[in-house]
Amino acid sequence: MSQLTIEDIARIAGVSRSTVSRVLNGQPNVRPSVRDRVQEVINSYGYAPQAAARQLVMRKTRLIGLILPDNAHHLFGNPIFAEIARGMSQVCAQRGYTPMLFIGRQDMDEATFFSLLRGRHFDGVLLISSDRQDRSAAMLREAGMPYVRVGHDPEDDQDLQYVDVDNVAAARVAVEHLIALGHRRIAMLKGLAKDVCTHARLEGYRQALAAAGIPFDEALVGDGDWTPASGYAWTRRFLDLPEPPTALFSSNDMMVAGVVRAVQERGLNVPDDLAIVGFDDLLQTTMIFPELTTIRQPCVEMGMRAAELLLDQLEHNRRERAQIILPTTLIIRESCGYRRRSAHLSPPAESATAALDDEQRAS
Amino acid sequence: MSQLTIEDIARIAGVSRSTVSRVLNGQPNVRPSVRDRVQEVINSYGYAPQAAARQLVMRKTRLIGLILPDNAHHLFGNPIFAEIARGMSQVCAQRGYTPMLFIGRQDMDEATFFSLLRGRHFDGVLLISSDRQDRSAAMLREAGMPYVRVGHDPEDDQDLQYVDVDNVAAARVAVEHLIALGHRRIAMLKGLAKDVCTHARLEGYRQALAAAGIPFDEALVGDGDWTPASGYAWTRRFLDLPEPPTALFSSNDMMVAGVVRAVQERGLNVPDDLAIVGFDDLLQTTMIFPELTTIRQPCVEMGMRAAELLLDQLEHNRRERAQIILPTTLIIRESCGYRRRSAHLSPPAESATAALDDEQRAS
DNA sequence: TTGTACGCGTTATCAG
DNA sequence: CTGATAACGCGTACAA
Repeated sequence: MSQLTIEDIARIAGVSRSTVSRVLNGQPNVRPSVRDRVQEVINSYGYAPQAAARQLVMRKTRLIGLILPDNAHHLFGNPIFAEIARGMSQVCAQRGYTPMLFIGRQDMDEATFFSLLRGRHFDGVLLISSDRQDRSAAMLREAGMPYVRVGHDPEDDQDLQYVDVDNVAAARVAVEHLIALGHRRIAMLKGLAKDVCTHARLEGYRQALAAAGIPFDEALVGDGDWTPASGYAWTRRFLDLPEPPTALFSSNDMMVAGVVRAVQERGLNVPDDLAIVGFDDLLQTTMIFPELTTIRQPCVEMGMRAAELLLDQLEHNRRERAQIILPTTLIIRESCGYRRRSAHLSPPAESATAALDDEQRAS
Repeated sequence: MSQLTIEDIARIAGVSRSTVSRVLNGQPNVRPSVRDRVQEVINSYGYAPQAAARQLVMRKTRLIGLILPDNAHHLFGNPIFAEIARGMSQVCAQRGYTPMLFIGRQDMDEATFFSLLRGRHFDGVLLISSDRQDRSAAMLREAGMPYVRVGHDPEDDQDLQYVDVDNVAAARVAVEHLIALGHRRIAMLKGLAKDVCTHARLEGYRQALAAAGIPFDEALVGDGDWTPASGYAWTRRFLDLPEPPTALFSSNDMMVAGVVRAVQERGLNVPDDLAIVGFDDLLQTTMIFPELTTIRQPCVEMGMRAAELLLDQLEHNRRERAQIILPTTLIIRESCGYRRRSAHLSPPAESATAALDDEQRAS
């Protein structure tokens, strides 16, 4: 029952296997009555063509690989990633592809990974990575596997097609918001140095300060690692400074949990003693008290755009450069001390593209 | 270059393709000098056998599918799931299998999903689901696909092999802890009704109350949905009660974020005005102030055990019942008002199995 | 130790 | 509209 082949179905239905194949693939040139009979047999036996055999002759799997950096298992626990994946999945399904998240990267050596790629399990790959050290992109290229990346490294521009946000501009807007509220002593929590966006967000912070004529103070920059624990540790240090900050910009929301804890532990409060802007807009942070002002990334859309790019590449052989930068949004809540409506952040002119214009119409 | 077949490699190396195949699969009976020469050609051309062709003849993919309930996209954002997956991945990799997380379930109709299963993409499936309505397990059985489940439904005992924790006992221990601290008005936050563990945890709560002679009070049970928002809403109601609770047991940690917020908003504090025990031991909750007392599940290990069960089933054709219950741990921190060492929770006698004994030795 | 020939289950081509 | 037949790339008895 489980070993049925197309041949068996053909015999049972009293036709040739060519006809069954035609029914299976919705091809024309099958008499309706025959089609129905064959379909009935297929259904009643729960037959489905064996993928491997089909792939062998079709030279296509209609499977899309989703890949994360090898050291990024924590990403699974990151809602941002889940959102991006959701966007990808939606587009893939709509166009008849099946996305598969490749999950064993960190338990596998490079050679094995490379073989997996060359084994043509996937027609193409969606790579989610802002990790500078990650070799995934290089291996994908080496393996001749079509891919589109979410995230990119401006200093290593080998990815032909990617989707990202303008982290510099996003961070700048966040810090400008604090400056507009009158803050001058503004601390910044960085992420891990290996991640490209860490440097971009720091740059945005510097730009905002510079534009306002506020001197950059090394003592106000904390070397975070994306976790709440690092937010906690650095905030304690900041608060111990002779001239402590009155505001803080965190490179992600998760660290803010630690920041808030450190502030409360001192008997201080947010936003009066420390105004905070985060980055990511995680669902959970809605519940931080007070609600967090933060930067929202268009995650679902990044995933959708990346998938569209990839599938276009696969189906129409588009291989031209396509580097899409999507706009972020500053979500203003309570952690900076007042409320107003959300403000859209437009990406800077130099990164504007045709694709981007589409984007703005859509949003 | 990308289209090289085993035949090409053979020609280049000046041998037959049988010999290349032998080298590829590490078989004996190849002269070392020949083996080296062939290997060199393979490496220099970056050749790897095409998975589909190999699968067709081997009748095995060495791919393991990881599947979540169709409505559980939010699980990606759940660190618990990430841990379970990590355990699975580790074991799979170690035994030469590649785990693939099937990610597009909610964008796919049942028929398509069924075809995917029958297409024999995977040798077996690891299903992570405590969802009562989820049809995955039934479809897996219908498709004749070997699977092992993490989580189970005691009222629908059709899963031959599963790994789970004793949610009743775990919840009971959590509530007993509160009772031991002198609390009599203990609120409980439930999860979604569709999840089996929701009912089990409620049952544990009832048992602990009953054992202490505390009457069950419907008004103290909140219908949560696992999110912080529901924790927030219910806690406000609890605090408005004529006789508000002095302690609260939450079915997961995520909801606690909302609970803490509601408490602080009233100018009250944890643990003096409300003692809290959570469930899951998420990394993030370490940063809740004060640190959360909670129940830890052995996630990585659940994943490992499930993977072992599945691979044994595939390789040794083991199809006997194997229902493994792993012990949980009460992690005592600050949210109940005092500190002491962690206490192990042994599973109840009726669920003890040989496998379980292994477990206890291991821990 | 190495090479030859066949089959795995499917789709595509071409003849009827 | 339908049915033979030839690939697809690889593993493996079996022959050399």
